[in-house]
Amino acid sequence: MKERVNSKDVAKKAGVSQATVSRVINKYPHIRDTTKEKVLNAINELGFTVDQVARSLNTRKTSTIGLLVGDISNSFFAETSKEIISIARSLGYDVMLSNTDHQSDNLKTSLATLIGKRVDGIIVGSVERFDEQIQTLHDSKFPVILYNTRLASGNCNAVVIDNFKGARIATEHLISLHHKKIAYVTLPLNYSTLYERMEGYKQALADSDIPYDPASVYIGEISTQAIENFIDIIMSSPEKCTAVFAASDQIAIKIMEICKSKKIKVPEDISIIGFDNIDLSRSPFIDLTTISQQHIKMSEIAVHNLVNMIENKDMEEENQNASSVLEPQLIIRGSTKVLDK
Amino acid sequence: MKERVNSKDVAKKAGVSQATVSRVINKYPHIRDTTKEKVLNAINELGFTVDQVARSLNTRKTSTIGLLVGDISNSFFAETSKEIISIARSLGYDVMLSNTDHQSDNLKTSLATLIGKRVDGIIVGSVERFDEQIQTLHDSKFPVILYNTRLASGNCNAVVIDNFKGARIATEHLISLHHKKIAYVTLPLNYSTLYERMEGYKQALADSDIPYDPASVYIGEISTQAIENFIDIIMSSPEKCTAVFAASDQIAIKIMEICKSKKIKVPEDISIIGFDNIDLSRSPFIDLTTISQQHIKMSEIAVHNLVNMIENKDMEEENQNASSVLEPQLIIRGSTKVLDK
DNA sequence: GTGAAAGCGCTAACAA
DNA sequence: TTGTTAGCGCTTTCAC
Repeated sequence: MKERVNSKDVAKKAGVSQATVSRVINKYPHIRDTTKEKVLNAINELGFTVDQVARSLNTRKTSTIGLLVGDISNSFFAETSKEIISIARSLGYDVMLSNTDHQSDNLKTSLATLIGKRVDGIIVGSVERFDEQIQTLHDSKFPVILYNTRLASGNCNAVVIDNFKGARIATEHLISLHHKKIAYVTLPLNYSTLYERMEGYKQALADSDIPYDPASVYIGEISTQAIENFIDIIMSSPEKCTAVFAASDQIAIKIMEICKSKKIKVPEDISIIGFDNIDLSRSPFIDLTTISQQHIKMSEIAVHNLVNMIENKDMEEENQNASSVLEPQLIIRGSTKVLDK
Repeated sequence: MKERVNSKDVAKKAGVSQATVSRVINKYPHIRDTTKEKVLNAINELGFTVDQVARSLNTRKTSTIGLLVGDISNSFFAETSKEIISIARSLGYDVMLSNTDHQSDNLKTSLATLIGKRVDGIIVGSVERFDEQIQTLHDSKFPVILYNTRLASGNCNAVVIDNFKGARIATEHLISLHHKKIAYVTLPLNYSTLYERMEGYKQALADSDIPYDPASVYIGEISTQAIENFIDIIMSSPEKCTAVFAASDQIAIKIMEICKSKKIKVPEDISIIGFDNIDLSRSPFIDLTTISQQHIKMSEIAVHNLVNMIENKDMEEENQNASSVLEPQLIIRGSTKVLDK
């Protein structure tokens, strides 16, 4: 095992004090050029690199942020994580990533280890509406920022799009195509995102005097079996549905797959609209009409705001306004069409 | 700013020494039950959690591993990262994730910061064949393990599938369907993975006495424009290609999209086979015949081997054999068919 | 079974 | 401009 070289070794080699080495490393302004050079040479010759662990211990700064996502293999999180990691890096932070699998327990343990490791702040991409852990964390003035979801209480900085409005726009798009019986498929409403989208769907129906029909709504886990059953029902009822609004692109694509297996043509037999605008929905094989989350921008803002909170911890004022609401945008593609009379 | 509570505070509260607190935390066997209880109570009352930074400083262990991938938004890396993070967590390690964007420079800086942060080991999912940095790292006895790619020198532990064999199997599958003119599309051969697949393709042709035709091979960046041109050429030459082998599912899907836009039917007009078996290729909209990388198993082995290297650093023997080669597997789906006479 | 003291590698006053 | 000294919060001998 080769011994690590530390700043003491460098100091000895360069014939200066350890403090001076530290000053050179940290680019202190007032150092004699010859001294600086001596130190730099010693650093090179010995192949010294600073031990960030030791540094962190007394600066109480790790230059690391924690990122908690529901499922990194889900396109939405994969795409946003990539952006978050890249921006964080450009601002001098590394990212510790945890996958919660949408389990509150995992959130809890992840949060605990991240905090134990003294990350400077945490970005969370998926929390249930009534989660208390995040609330507590935020109350303790620890830098946290949510993206994608937010808390029902609103007591934590969050970067989201207006999901209510997005869902309204999606539903209105279908209505504008003369659809009246519009099904809605969503995962359970534990997340603000899904909760608000559901509300938006209802609102749009109400605005057009279309009665809300619970039989046209599926709220639950998205298994092939369950969705198949649901499709069978809405397609066979006397007044059958002519369009489906899915709470996410992932769900929409699942529905399209099932339609394909049942020889139901999209959009001829049924129009489908999703939500998120993940990369895949743009594919000519999917070509899904959807609502853009502006997820790249969302990631960007989340990191910038978090770093701002970290670096200006004193200015309380600043921190309060780290929330943003982005505008949803309708992306019309080939999975929706005018209802034939 | 609330003050952090440390083990000294706990010691005072419990009326014991700091050393005893440490012993309790670390589950030392010989502590009087009453003492242990006092300490545990104090810990609870004060809400103490150990500062891993301080602990790391003298145990020289961070319980963190670095993960370097080419592009986390690419399904292959998203899926493997998820698995790696999950297994690492189960073994007591957190993961610091970096995205290299397939740039050697980014690899370099990521490596440097990870090492500066004193991660216990590093898993690398994408390195060029002749990369020297990884080589150097490995030579210095730092725990590194590659997955997916390996070094041309073979001087670093790696978990890969037999890419040569996989490509041979893929090509032979097409040949067994009576295809003779088989195009090959790949990114530049900087990665062992791609290099070996190319060799496998050539070998399979040679084994069946099919001449290797450079005009049927595209090696370069995968832009829509470039692939369109290439498809035009191979489909219009006197002896036109009837099948394409793509070096990755991502490329295969890109080709399928272009075929769709050109009204070229898959598999009727042309058979397409990919490589990797990413989740998407299973989709009924894609239904791509491909070679399975067993990427979940690959991730699993990579983490286990790395942790093994970390935790048994002394036993040199052990470390040498941390490489594994997995068997590729042909997954036949709907994108390939027998060539009509 | 428990405490005192030293030290991990760095930074940050305070002197000089 | 530079050196000395004292920690950061923990673990770890070495005593007792």
